[in-house]
Amino acid sequence: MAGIATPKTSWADDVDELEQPKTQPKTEDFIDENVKITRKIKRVLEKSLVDHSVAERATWTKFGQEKGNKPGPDRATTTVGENVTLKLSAGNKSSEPEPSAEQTLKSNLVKAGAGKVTCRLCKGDHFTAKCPYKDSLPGLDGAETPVGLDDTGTPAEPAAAAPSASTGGKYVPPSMRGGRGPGESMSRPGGSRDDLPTLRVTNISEDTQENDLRELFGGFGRVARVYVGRDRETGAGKGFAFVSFEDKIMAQKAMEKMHGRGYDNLILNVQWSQPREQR
DNA sequence: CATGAGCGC
Repeated sequence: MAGIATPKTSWADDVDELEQPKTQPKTEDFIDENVKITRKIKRVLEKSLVDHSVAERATWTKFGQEKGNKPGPDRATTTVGENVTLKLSAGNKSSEPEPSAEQTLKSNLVKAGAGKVTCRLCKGDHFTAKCPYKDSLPGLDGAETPVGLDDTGTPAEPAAAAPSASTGGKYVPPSMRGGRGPGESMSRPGGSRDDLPTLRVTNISEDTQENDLRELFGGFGRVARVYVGRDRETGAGKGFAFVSFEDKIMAQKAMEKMHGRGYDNLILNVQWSQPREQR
């Protein structure tokens, strides 16, 4: 802006030329008046910014029916509006100046995390569902209904929960269990997304897409999910991907067949992926 | 070489 050479003429000059008769000043009074006003505008513009010129208008002498009255708006005849500023906010909700008492109460419970995640079991820095003590602790603060009552408070058959605890030690997701149970063809309602048998595929070219991997691994079994690790900014692949199968057996076959295979002049490396939380 | 993202009020 500052680099632009100041033009010799401004638009106000053009106005001046347009409004001002090429001949000598006409006799008509209103034209004369227009010229005066134009020159006054020009002076104001040359002297200050526009918003200042707006303030300048308040000092102008009035004309017409208001002629003779003192400068500035007359509240009796003029409505002075206030500036309306539009604020944009996410969710189309106006920013709340003060939280309600309930919100304050709730936020205090989670205050330790300061907006972060706080485990309801051990107050750790993780989700409750990921708490390492999730399986060893009975429930939330022990206040959780242990056995015999379900979450609705109605009695439940006690035999349901007891046998599963006898598996002992580490929890193994159904899809990762070796033996196929009677209910193997479990209708996946909503999809068991976390416990899918997942392969980590590394050494893929950076332009490999999800569909490429789906094609590549689709022949071994139903591919439940494909994720390609990408750079957050550029979107370019980072050379690794996750391929989740619905059946662990198929995943293992795919791993055995595809590991060491060439793809895009690179040698694929296919391993079991580690669950994200326990790394 | 390389291990995602979202759950949470």
